[in-house]
Amino acid sequence: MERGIPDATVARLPIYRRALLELAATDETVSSAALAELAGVNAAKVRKDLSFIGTSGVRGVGYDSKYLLRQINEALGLDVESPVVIVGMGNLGRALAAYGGFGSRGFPIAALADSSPDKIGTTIAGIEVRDSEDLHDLIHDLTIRIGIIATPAEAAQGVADALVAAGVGSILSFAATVLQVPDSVPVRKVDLATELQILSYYEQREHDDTVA
Amino acid sequence: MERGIPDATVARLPIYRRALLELAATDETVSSAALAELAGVNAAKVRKDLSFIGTSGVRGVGYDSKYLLRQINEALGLDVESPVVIVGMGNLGRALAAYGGFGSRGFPIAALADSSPDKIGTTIAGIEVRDSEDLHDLIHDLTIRIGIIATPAEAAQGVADALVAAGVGSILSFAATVLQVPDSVPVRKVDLATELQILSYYEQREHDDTVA
DNA sequence: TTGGAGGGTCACCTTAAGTAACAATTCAAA
DNA sequence: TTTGAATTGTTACTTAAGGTGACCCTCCAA
Repeated sequence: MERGIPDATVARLPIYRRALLELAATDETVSSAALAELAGVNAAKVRKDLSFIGTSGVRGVGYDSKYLLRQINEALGLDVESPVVIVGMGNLGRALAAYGGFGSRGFPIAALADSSPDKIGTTIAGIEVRDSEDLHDLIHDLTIRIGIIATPAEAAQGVADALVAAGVGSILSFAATVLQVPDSVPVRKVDLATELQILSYYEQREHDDTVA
Repeated sequence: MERGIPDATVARLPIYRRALLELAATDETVSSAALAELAGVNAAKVRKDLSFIGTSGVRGVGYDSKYLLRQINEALGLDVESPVVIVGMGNLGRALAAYGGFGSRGFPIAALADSSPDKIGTTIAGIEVRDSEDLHDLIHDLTIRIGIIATPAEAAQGVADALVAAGVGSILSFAATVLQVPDSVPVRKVDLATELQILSYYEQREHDDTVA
């Protein structure tokens, strides 16, 4: 690992980035204190975080907002587009396909796939649904780098295996199951049911706080 | 805090739960080793986690699968239903409303809301879209405990304020912004763009690993 | 009665992350 | 030209949280 940016920092960079997107339009420079305010963190933490992506601030002045924005983009690898494929065209998959947020943020949807003959060949959000069997070719031909899994839990591992075999670089999974993949392929899991269950716990605990 | 289950443990309970849902159908008892295998963690960790919700295992035997499942449900507060409201009927909000996963998992969608006159009064997934202005009454009348924010970032803080004022117990936010809420209201944030950006970083780093 | 299986728990280890403080640097104003 | 206010980069400290393994105790079956 020649570039060890701490996980916690990586997770915060997108937050700074978003703040900068607004600031950069009006403010030439920005201080760590201002960024901290917007991101809801400590100013020292901001400076430390930013030092990991190369120091670009000027003492007594602050950071050049536009330059800092470019720096963050580069650190996150956002200077090139990363086409994605969404596998699984159930309710959630179709929703993600229709959700415009991906393309506009540098992650264009290059392909959709499903295993059901009912769905293969149909068009969703202007894109034809392909057979999951063809994943390997799709990923190669379209140089897809990120696979998004929106299948039921039972099918998820199989899809993950296929994605990895086809050479995808990373995986975002909405399936409610633990995926087994090589260490070289980072996986982020987003499970709505799990999120709600965690909330449920904390909320319930709050109510039990009769006396503390 | 009379009930201090560590955050890391709370986050794993839903995973054990899912594994148990399958196991409980066939296996009378289950060992910590078996659960560990399914959850992709260490057996000692499983035992430690489960000890936080009250010890129910039998040495030399294992855990009674059905009883353990009930125990986890109770710990997470899943023994009662928690109706939710989804605010923001854009692409994502509509998708969440149509996604059947909530109701079947104990989080029925009790209401939908939006601020646009174009959408108020329309029906989505069989539910009428109400005016966001009426949030307070809605939440009271339907005893809604969880608010889901699916609005653009700009509107999110306002909605969060309204939810808190109406007495919602916790919030799940899909908006790409940092929300300011009282400590007593737990918030979980799910930001798809952020997830992809984090993936983008790790994938890019992997590629840079020319020599290490 | 004995041995294997498996849970409960303690104590340690490890490591990561947050925080604060301070020296260095810049700009602007006097 | 000098001074002071602003603001960064970085070090060292503090703190906490979580993971891991080991050991003892219990149970069941042969």
